[in-house]
Amino acid sequence: MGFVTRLELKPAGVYSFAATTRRLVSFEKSAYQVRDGRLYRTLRVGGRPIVVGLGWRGEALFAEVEEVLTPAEEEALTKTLRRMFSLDVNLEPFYVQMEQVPELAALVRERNGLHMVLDPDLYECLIKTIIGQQLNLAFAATLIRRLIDLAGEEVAYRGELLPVFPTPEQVARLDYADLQALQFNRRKAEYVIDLSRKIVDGSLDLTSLLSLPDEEVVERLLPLRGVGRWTAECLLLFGMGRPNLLPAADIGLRNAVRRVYHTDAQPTEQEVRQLGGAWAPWSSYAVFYLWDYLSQPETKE
DNA sequence: GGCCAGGACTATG
DNA sequence: CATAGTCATGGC
Repeated sequence: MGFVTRLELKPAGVYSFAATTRRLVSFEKSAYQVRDGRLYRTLRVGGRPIVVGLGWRGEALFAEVEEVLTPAEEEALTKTLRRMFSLDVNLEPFYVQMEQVPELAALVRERNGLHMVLDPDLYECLIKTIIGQQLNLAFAATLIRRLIDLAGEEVAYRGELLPVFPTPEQVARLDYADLQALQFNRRKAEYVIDLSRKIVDGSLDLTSLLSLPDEEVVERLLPLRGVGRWTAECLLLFGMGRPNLLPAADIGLRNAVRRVYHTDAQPTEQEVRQLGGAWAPWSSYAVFYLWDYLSQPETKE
């Protein structure tokens, strides 16, 4: 205790912390926890796990860490949090554009200030996305939590132990049967462990993807067993925060489009791609708002 | 109780 | 190429 590091991070434009974090506790119950009305999540800074308390005060994201951080660690944490909470994304041009899309204008307006929350790193994003393939979100969250409890470590915080998302090394040490015991299917157990082992032995370097354009990232990822186009697009969306992704085959997106555009049948991937043409260069945010609409159709501010 | 979940792989025409 | 079957289980 004793020493506390406090950070105040101002957003680039209109920002609703309430709308942005509303979905975290239910969808990401594996990672975010609420204590006393405050949001907490464990993160690695310079390899060591810490607990970050998050809130909104005045016009800024307020982060608090009960640790002594070096200046370099503090800078790294600041950078991570700005990226995770999309604090540098100014949505004004998106909002202006969506006013011209009749089907989306109202639901976008209702979600004023809603930002994407990214995963802290590409590995966590990749593993969570693979686990989520084809499963309903609730069950996916259960499996993710079980993986964290099995493979990850814990960090002590105010008298309790909080789970930390495992490193590739920690997952690489598991056997397929360990994950099957958690009710992963056999193939998914292989994907998760094999990809972790590739990262450990150096044959897969996710950070090298950061500098590549979207399509090249997809091309590099597709040969990996367990990674299809949808998974690669999710990594671009929730790992990197790329602004113009359209995972048109996504079942949730297609359901949302069906509701919002009032098509009688579920639209095909091609039809979604066609409708989504009007969303560029903000497709990622249009998709994200549609996903949010799907899970909370009558959200009010 | 059947069918679908914010898919991907594999085997078969 | 194109399609069907498979996977584990929760929720509706």
